[in-house]
Amino acid sequence: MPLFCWHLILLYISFLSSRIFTKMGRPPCCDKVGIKKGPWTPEEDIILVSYIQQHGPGNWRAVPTNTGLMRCSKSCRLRWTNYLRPGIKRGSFTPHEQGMIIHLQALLGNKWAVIATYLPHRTDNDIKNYWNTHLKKKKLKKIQSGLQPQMPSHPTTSYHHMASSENSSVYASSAENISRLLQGWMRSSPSNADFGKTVPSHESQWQKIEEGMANGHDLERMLVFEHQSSNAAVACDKLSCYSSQKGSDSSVCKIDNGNPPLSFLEKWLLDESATQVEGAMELPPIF
DNA sequence: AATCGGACCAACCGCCCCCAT
DNA sequence: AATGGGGGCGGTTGGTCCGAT
Repeated sequence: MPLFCWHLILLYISFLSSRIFTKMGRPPCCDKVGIKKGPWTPEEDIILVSYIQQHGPGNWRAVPTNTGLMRCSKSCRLRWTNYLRPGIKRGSFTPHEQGMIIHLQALLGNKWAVIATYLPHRTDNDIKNYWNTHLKKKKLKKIQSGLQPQMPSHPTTSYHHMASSENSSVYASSAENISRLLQGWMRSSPSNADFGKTVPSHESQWQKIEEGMANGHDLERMLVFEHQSSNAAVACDKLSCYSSQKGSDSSVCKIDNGNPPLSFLEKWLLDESATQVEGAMELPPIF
């Protein structure tokens, strides 16, 4: 068979495969051939962490090629954001965190990424897993037992016995050890240096919020943006500011590395009347 | 001791959004 | 303005652990 016939056949095959891909939707983010799947090894973690130490997170597409990791770029990003990233709190959820998840889920639905922004040391995956395994069942049980799916009168007390019975030992893993290695990097990194910096005045914050909302941005989106910019403190302050301008509690969101900067949220999330929080806060509708 | 079933959670999959071109 | 690609997100899966039988 002449060589050009083979070329024609190959061209036709590539044409067909492109048609198939078009029908099936977008091709996968990376070539499946030779891509390793499954649990990450400590060696892979070290390679990924040391690469990110040098280059910073981002441009995930380049990570596998530059590191030689036989992993999909998405897998690298996921491993970093959910596991290796410094500052991730692991182990059992505190009653306060449980209360926040319950209330925020009721308010926002399954917007785990948004909910995670209010729990700065927890990942969306962790929160999602926790909801699916612990909290969802309770909700279903309540519904099935014919009771109104209302919040406990006070989450702090309601979940006390459950939390105390849980093992509160701190999660210790190779990943955490790797994360500890990054402490030095955290301190020197400009993006992380924002964590704990002085927060602008309420007046200027309010001005920014007003400007943003005038430009068609809703408060939630702005807050999420702040959180995603590694600046949970500023976002929290904005929410606090927003609330105080709206006439509710004017408590200041204190920035303290030792304690979560959530004094205002704690108050309204754990407040007994938090079920009416939507009206009280006049939060914009979330779609 | 073996088996089974539920709980837990890390990781994958596929869709969607946003931004660069 | 249209389009393609990268990254983010939510849903789901599959492996492991552990207690009950």
